[in-house]
Amino acid sequence: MPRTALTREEVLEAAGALVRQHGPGALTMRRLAAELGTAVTSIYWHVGNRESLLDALVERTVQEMGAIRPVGRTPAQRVVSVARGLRRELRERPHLIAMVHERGLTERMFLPAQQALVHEMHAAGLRGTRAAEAVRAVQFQVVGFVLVERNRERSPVQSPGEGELWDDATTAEHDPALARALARPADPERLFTASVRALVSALVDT
Amino acid sequence: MPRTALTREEVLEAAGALVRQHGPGALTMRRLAAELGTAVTSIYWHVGNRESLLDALVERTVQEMGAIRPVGRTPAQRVVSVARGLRRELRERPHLIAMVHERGLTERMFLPAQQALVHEMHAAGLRGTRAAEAVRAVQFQVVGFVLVERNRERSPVQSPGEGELWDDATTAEHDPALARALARPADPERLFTASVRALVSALVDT
DNA sequence: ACCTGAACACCGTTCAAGT
DNA sequence: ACCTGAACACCGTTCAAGT
Repeated sequence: MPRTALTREEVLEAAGALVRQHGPGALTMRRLAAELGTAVTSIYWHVGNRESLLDALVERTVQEMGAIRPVGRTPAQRVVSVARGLRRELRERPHLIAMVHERGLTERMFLPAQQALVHEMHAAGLRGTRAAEAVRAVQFQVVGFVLVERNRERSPVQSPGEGELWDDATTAEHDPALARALARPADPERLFTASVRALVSALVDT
Repeated sequence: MPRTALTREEVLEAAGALVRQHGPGALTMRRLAAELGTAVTSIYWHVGNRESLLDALVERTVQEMGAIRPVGRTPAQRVVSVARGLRRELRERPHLIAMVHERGLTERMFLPAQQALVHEMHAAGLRGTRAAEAVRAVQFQVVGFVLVERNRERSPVQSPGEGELWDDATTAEHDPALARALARPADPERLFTASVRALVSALVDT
């Protein structure tokens, strides 16, 4: 006999929890059924199959990624603030970055931010294709950065790593400060802000 | 009775072909065995297991990614040329980008390019942490760009896509050229060069 | 040293049968 | 309308047994 009636919402909830905690690999239909206390096949009635279950989860969180409010005095500052806000939002949902990315929904997720960026580029005096290119440059940079960053976090130790390479004496003699800097792990926060700022300044005031 | 003696090299070869043609998902131990005309378990004797087989494949191609020769008159031009060369190399091995990325070997793969970039930053007069930051900014931008680009190619149609969004009349009235530009798919070649150039110019001459 | 088939513990999915 | 267990066709991996 069934427990209290199973709903689609309930399935999505449990699946979401599984993904958030242990990643999409942990979401097997059998494990999900066990979690819910139902037969595996009941899930199929509610969500179709595993693939569309994941689709639904991704869809849901893309919509959760709400509006971005730019802050700062100059357009350049506000663009940087949008980029930073976006990065933070993406980083709060690590497993979902990957899933959204895999499903090619990055664009969709980016639409509100894109509109904000267009507004700022206009305020900075850019129009037409120039403005469009600037918006996309920032967009690519942010998403790309977060992807690379995530990747680095997932695999913290590399061998031979940058450290070992830049330890060698010849380079150190030429520029010991650089050798030390590259031997240290990158400071993503700092690097991100610096990169975006550099890109934006080049795009905006020319 | 066994066919001609199976070698580790032979296994890697067949596995590599499978991955290049149909992606890592197509590389199942059973299919690989069928391709080689051996028992599934023979493969285990030569390569351990599926995971280390993939590791070996990735390792191999990371090493294939040879030296980069910068071209151009100014350091900035040469940095851009390194970035473009890197992008091309990455794009020639689409499935491997993903695998290298998943395994966190992006750093390793980047070492030769990193050294080239350091050289150019020095030539441009940057030292120490400034130079290190500039190198990493370029590095992140290239890898990030290629990841985003790959993603876009894999899922060409999005709905609602950028096109539909930027079709609406209000935006078009304000800046029809921009609306048209964003409604078109991005031209990655152009966008990439423009972005790198913008970033580099901001990093180098300040 | 190298290869084998059988077996184990997993998958996602389908389907006829229940209520 | 919703749930069920049995069954199918897949996985990766282990292992004892062969040569």
